[in-house]
Amino acid sequence: MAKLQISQILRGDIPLGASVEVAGWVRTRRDSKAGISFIHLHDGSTFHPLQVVAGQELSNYELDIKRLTSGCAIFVVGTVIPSQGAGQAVEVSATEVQVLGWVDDPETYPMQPKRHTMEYLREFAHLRPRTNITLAVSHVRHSLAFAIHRFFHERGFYWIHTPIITASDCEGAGEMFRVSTLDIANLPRKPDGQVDFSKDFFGREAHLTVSGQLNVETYCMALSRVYTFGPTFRAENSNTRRHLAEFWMVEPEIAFADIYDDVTLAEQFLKTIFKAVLDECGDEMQFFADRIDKNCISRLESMITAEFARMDYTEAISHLEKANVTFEFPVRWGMDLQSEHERYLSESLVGRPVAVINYPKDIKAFYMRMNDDDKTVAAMDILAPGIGEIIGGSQREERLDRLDQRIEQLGLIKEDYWWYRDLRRYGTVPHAGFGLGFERAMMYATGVDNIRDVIPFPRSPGQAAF
RNA sequence: UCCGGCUUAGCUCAGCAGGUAGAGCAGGCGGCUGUUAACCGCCGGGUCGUAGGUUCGAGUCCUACAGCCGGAGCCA
Repeated sequence: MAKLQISQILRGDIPLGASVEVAGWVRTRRDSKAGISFIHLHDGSTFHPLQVVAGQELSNYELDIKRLTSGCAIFVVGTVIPSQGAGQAVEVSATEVQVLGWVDDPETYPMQPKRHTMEYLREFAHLRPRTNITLAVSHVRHSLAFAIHRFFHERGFYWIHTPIITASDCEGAGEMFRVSTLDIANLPRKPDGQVDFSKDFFGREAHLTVSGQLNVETYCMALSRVYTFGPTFRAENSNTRRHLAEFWMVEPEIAFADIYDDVTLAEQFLKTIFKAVLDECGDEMQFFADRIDKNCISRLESMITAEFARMDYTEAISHLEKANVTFEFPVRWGMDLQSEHERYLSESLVGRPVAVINYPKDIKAFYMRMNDDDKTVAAMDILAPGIGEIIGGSQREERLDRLDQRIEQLGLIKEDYWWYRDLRRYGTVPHAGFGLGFERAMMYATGVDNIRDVIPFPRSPGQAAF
């Protein structure tokens, strides 16, 4: 392992005159006829390159250094010196350059030192980490994920590893991927012709999870403050810049809490994690501001400082009805808010993030707590300027009779939920939680407008390469 | 899944009144320079997404298909 990261040298951690060893991949090489070559080297620790100055006195100057092209891997021994040129404070004067790996056909090396389209880079998911944009995304992704864990850890939450494979058919949040070891060319059949899943690996139908919420609620009813953070799968045939078949989701669940506690938690959560990104990824965020979305920094700053507004759904509808704006989708009580409505509320009406609370029961899930009016449930969405819904959550129905009512009303099968119902039979308490799509948060933070570019290996309909 | 757009050299694109392709970057060679996605010159490189059709002739018009992109729906 190389002793130093390039970020340490550029940050000024290493005194001038110190001898160093660095290793990385060549981005560009420029030659001076005076017999000096300038190599811009990256090792992924920062997207600023280290300038390595290699002169003709090196024994392999003509043989190796003059043949370096973009993408070659090298190991360098040298001295940290002040740079004579503009563009960097320090550079490394090489006393030894070893070529670890050549690029075997420089003309067709896909990652050229120039601007590529995001679509092109997606075709080279194995090489795009070598680009500035993907490097910056990787740094922010790490920082954001770490900040999420830190936020919960510091507040006494426990990270619960809910299962990826689920045999419960009660998740009901859209199409699921089947998990099976049956021979699909020769399926076992029951007498009535149905596939006999008792012969399958788990002895019953199994799928990839669409949410860890129901599982994490069980741990909430023992550890009080818990969360999940892991991959989630949806087999929906939705081909948009906002959807993936495999994505990561964060789902905290808090006991002895109501919908207002939930909103408060969500507000603190968003502010804390985005502040961490600004604090830890200044260079990366500046890069996004320069190249991708000039508003990304100010958007996060206002998210961090503004106090979130709170508003009942019913109140939101009346604001929308009074709005001097023509909406594509007409406004009426009982409808789900469309993206245009969400943006009006947060951008035009209140000008900051707003939590909309207490939605009509008919547009929300069975597990959300029924309000006293019998028409709305204690659900909440956090709407943010520039994106719309970023978080959705609810207080959960903790009363068994009301939960059963909802299961029945929605035509669900009570027995399927036996263990979920048990939580209401044995020491039930008010509790609440919310969900955040991790990649949606990444898009919000970076301004990268296609979700496939904020995850290393995107999976979407027809796309599972790499 | 529905609607719209795009698909020309390794990459980014131009070609548009249909007559058999061009630039920049990348690559090679040479020149110049403590250079900064350097600069200057020369060179190699394309059966114009696929399959049909119209036409004397199609990258350029028509049809189908595929892939990608955007929007909608669904949602995170």
